[in-house]
Amino acid sequence: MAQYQKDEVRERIVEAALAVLAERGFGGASIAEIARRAGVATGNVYRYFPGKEALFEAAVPESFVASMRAVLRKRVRALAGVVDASGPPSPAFAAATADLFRFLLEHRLRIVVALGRAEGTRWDGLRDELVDELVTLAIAHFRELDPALRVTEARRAALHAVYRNLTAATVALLLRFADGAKLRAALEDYTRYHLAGLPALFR
Amino acid sequence: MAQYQKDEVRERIVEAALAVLAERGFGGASIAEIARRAGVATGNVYRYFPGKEALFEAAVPESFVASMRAVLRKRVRALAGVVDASGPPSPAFAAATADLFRFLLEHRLRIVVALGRAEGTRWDGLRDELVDELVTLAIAHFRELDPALRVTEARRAALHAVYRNLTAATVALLLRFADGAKLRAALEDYTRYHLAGLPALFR
Amino acid sequence: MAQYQKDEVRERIVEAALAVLAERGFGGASIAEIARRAGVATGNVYRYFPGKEALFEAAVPESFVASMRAVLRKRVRALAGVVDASGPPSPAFAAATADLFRFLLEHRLRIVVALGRAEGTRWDGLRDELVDELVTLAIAHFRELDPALRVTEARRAALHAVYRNLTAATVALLLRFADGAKLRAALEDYTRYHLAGLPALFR
Amino acid sequence: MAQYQKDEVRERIVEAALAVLAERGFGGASIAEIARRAGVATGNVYRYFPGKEALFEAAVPESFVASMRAVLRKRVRALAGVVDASGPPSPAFAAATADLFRFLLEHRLRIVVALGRAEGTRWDGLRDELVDELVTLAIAHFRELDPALRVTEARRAALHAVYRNLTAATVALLLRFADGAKLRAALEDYTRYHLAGLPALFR
DNA sequence: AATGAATGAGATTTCATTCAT
DNA sequence: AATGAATGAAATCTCATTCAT
Repeated sequence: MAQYQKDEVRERIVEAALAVLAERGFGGASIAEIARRAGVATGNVYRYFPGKEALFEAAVPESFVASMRAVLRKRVRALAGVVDASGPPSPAFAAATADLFRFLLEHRLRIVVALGRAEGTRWDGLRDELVDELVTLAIAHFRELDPALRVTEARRAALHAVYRNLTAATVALLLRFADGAKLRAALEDYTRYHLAGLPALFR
Repeated sequence: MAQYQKDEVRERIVEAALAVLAERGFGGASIAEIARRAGVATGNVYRYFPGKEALFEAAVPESFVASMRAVLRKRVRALAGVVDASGPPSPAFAAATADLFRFLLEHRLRIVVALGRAEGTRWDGLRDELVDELVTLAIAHFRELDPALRVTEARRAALHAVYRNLTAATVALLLRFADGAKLRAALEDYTRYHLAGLPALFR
Repeated sequence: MAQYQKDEVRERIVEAALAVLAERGFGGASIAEIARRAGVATGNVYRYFPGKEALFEAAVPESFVASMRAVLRKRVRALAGVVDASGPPSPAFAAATADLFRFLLEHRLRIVVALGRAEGTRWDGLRDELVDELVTLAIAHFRELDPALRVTEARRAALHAVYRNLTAATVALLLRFADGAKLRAALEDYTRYHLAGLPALFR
Repeated sequence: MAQYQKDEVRERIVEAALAVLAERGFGGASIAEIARRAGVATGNVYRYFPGKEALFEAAVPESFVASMRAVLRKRVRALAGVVDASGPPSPAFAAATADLFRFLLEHRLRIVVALGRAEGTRWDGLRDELVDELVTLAIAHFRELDPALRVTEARRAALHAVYRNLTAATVALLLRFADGAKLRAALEDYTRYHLAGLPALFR
């Protein structure tokens, strides 16, 4: 065995990469800075990752994106169930909320990078793709309530902005609050805003 | 004459800079490309602007930011007046809306760059600063309605996200629609969403 | 116009590249050294050539390789006509020889690089390809003299070595002698050796 | 025991080095790949050899070069004896040929590397040095036949090319044919070519 | 004696900025 | 005032060599 634990260094590099990526984005993040923050030499990064892109993919892996997609989808479905009902939150909603929070807190920077700093990477289009899916879910839901609903190009664009902003708000608040309680409070505020606003958009 | 020519070249460079900045952002925009689109030599750019950042500031000048601030402020104030009233839009609201649209259409790219592509410049904070002002306006308004209103750190952050997103939506829709009618329709949808959501946030 | 003549610098860079390539080969030649010898900054090389490979192709262009192929082919055909005849050299032989010498002296380093230092470039296989062609020409010629001629795998390999060495000798002598007279004398010696040896190989 | 193991590891490293050097040349061979093929750690290579160049020298040691020199010298002397005689090969020639073949087959890769892949090492000049010796032998021989023989610079260079090519052909055919019979047939073809050509060069 | 992680110099390439003309 | 060639710093990546264990 060599002088250090390989896995520990790898982990340090990935953590440093996430921090720098969240701050500067992919293009602005330099391997040199990531290495410096991880406390290793520049060249050593290449013992662990074939290149900058591979390092990014290790920091935001496919599997993580799949989980994120699932958690968000579930939550939006649960939210949809809440829009029309004026009663108390359903158990499904509560469960999805709990899942979401656990996920958000566990993967703070990873989510920030995946949804907010992926320009120039393979996840470049991820946010929009995800948002499109949420938009489609939302339209389907409101069409159930009003089968005559017509969705113009402009309205779809507005809806796209709404959901893009939902993710943007999540990213912004994740960056702002490391503290779980405050993060939750802020996200609940934003969620109320969003849920109350949504039906008005379709009016 | 020389003065006239000088101004014309300066103008061409600024226009080219706006186009490239809107497309690629500050980091991705190269002086060479801006010069090429402006039809001048690279070095000549430096006769008009001390550097890349100064060129950015010329493309999005303080005075423009002040105008934008004013237009947005007026509009937000007018919007606020609409939140509680369930009646038809006030004349002030209509006027602010008209002003906003004139402004948006006249300064499309400048707004896109100022609010959406300033990352990596000292104007990076501009958007947040502007948003902070809108947030303060909003809080003042809702405090009038309920003097006992307490605004926690989390709530202020949520509000910040809300207004940041209002600007983000504007930028996104400006990029999406060159057509004034569709732009207006989409912005109206988003505005309804926003206005309906806002009171719920404070609940 | 700028401070220097663009074409002159381009020429200087290509000359420097040829010199370094002839000394170190493609892999061993560094842009920094080429730039230093050309008397320009490293980065300036990239104003003239998109990259190392493009610089190589400018130093040894397609058109040059075509000419070289033509000159060599003609010469080998003329040589073939001399093998069997014991009389004085034919006019065709004299003309091909004159052409060859003019070509060799005019393109000294370019030939050295194309035939001897092309490893890792698009002309990597050029020498062998060219040699294969010469081998085929030689076999055709000797088959005319003796239709029953059989060429085994081993014999073809030996012939390949012979012609590969003919080009290698040319390259070596070009590097050795800048002086035309000595180069000619040495190449004539080698040619006599080659022409006398060739029939013996087929015996 | 430790000594025995040490020697065994050293041997493995040298064998791996020979294989990689023959494939990629000195510049293209990386210590990491040599170590991997030898089944040892990179750093361990440096316990046995001070550096890349020393490893090369161990792979092609002075003593081996001396043997090669002797075998070649003997063979060239024997060949010389055949040039003028038109009779059957002498017993000395047959013996030298047998020795040469045994040597070639036993040291395939080492010869390939020593004579063909030494570029960029201090053995770079080895081949030329060896060739110079062969050239001197040849001149001495032809001077015996014609004491008035004058050897110009150009002629010596041509002769140098001839013998350099003799080694090059050997290397090329060694790489081409692992099969002893074909190797022998091809080398015999080349040898006939060489022996028939040599007197013509001096004419 | 052996490991292989770590280092750091050097390679190619890009681009904001300078400067001779 | 204008040109655009030239500069040089910085980025990504490779690899011979070192060194803590």
